[in-house]
Amino acid sequence: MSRVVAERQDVIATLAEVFREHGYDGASLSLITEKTGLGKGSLYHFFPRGKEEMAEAVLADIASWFQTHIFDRLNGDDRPAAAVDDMFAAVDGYFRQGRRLCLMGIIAASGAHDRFSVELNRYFVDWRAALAAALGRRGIAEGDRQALAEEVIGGIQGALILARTLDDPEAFGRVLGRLRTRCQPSPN
Amino acid sequence: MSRVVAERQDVIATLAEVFREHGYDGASLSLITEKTGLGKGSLYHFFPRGKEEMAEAVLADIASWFQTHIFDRLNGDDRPAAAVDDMFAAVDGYFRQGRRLCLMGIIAASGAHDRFSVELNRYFVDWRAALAAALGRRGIAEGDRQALAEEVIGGIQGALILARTLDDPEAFGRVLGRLRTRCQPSPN
DNA sequence: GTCTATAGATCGATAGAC
DNA sequence: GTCTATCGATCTATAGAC
Repeated sequence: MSRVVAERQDVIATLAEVFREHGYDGASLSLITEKTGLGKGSLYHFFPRGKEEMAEAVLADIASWFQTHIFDRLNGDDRPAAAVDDMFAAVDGYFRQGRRLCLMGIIAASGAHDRFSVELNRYFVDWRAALAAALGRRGIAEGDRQALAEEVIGGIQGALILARTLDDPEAFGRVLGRLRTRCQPSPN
Repeated sequence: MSRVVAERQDVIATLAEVFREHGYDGASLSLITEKTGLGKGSLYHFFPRGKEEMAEAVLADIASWFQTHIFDRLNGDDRPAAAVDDMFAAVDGYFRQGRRLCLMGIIAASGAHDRFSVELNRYFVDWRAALAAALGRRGIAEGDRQALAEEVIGGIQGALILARTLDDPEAFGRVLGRLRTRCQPSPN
C-alpha cells in the first residue's frame, strides 16, 4: 500500500482484510490505520462518516464482486448446468478453499448486524434468487428450487464456520462437493 | 434478576443473552452491568478475570447443555434412528425455530475467535463425533458418516445465519427438514 | 491528500467503603 | 456480596498545519 496518493480501491481491499480478521467491533481505527498505512485524516477524507462508511464500502465491493462473478453468471441463459458448477468453483476460490470467512456472515453474526441489515439481506436474497433460477433451468422441480438454494447457500456459510473451528479447511471442500451433488437433477 | 445475592447461574444466562445479541467485542461491561443489574464489583467477584472469564463460563454452560441434551443422547445405544430425529427436534427448540443464533458460531466468526479456539473446537468435534457414530448405528456407510455429519452441523450453523439475514426464521426449519432427510439411510 | 495532536466518550479493570 | 468512585488505556472523531 503506497503512502502517497492512496487509491480508494486499494484501501477498500485492506479494509476488507481487517474487518474479516477482527470483525466490525474488533476493527479499531488504530488497527485500520496501521494496516492501511493511512492516518486518520486520510481515512476520514475517503470515508467522512467513519468506520460505518468504511464497512459499507467494503460490503458494496463484495456485493459487486458476487453480482458479476456469481449472480450474473447464474442468471446467464446459456449452459444452465455448467453455471451451477461454475458457482461452486468460484465460491471455492473466493473463500480460499475454506481458509477465509464470508464477511457478510461475519457481520450478520455480530452485534453490528442491525446497521447493515439491508446490505446483508440483499446479498442473500439475490444469491438465492439467482441460484434458484439456475436450478430451475437445470431441471429441479419448481417446489424444490428455493429450498435447495437455501440449503446450498446456508451450507456454504456453515461450512466456512466449521472449517475454521475444526481447523480443517478441507472440510469446506468436502461439504461443497456434497452440496454440488445435491444440485444435480435427481434421476427419478 | 434479583439485585440481592445473585445466583451465578442466573448471571450466566443473562451473560449468554448479551453475548448472543452483541457479540464478544460488542458486549461492553456497561451493557453487561445494565442487563444483569449487577455492578462491576459484583461481576468481578464472580468472574475475577473479567469479560474473558464471563464468556468462558457461558461457553462452558452451552457445551454442558449440548453434552447432556444432544451428544449423550446421540451416543446412547438404544433407538439409533430416533436419536438422530430427537437431535433435530432439540436443535430446533434450542435455537428458537431459527430466531436465535449459535453463540459458538458467533464467537467463531468474530475477532475473539483465537481466545476461545479450544472451546469452539471441542464443541464441533464432539458434535461431529456423536452424530457420525449415531449415523453409523443407523446404517449410514462408514465412508459417509463423518462427511454427512459435517454437512448437517455446518448446515445448521449456516441456516441460522440465513434465517437472520433473510429475516425469515422459517428458513431454518426448511433447511433442518432437508438435513433430517439426508440422515435417513438411502434405500439402495 | 496527508499528517500530528487532541478532544470527548467509553473501554476493561481496580480500590475500598459498607 | 454489593456498591460507588476512579484509574489508565483505548475508542471514534475532529481540527488544523503542511
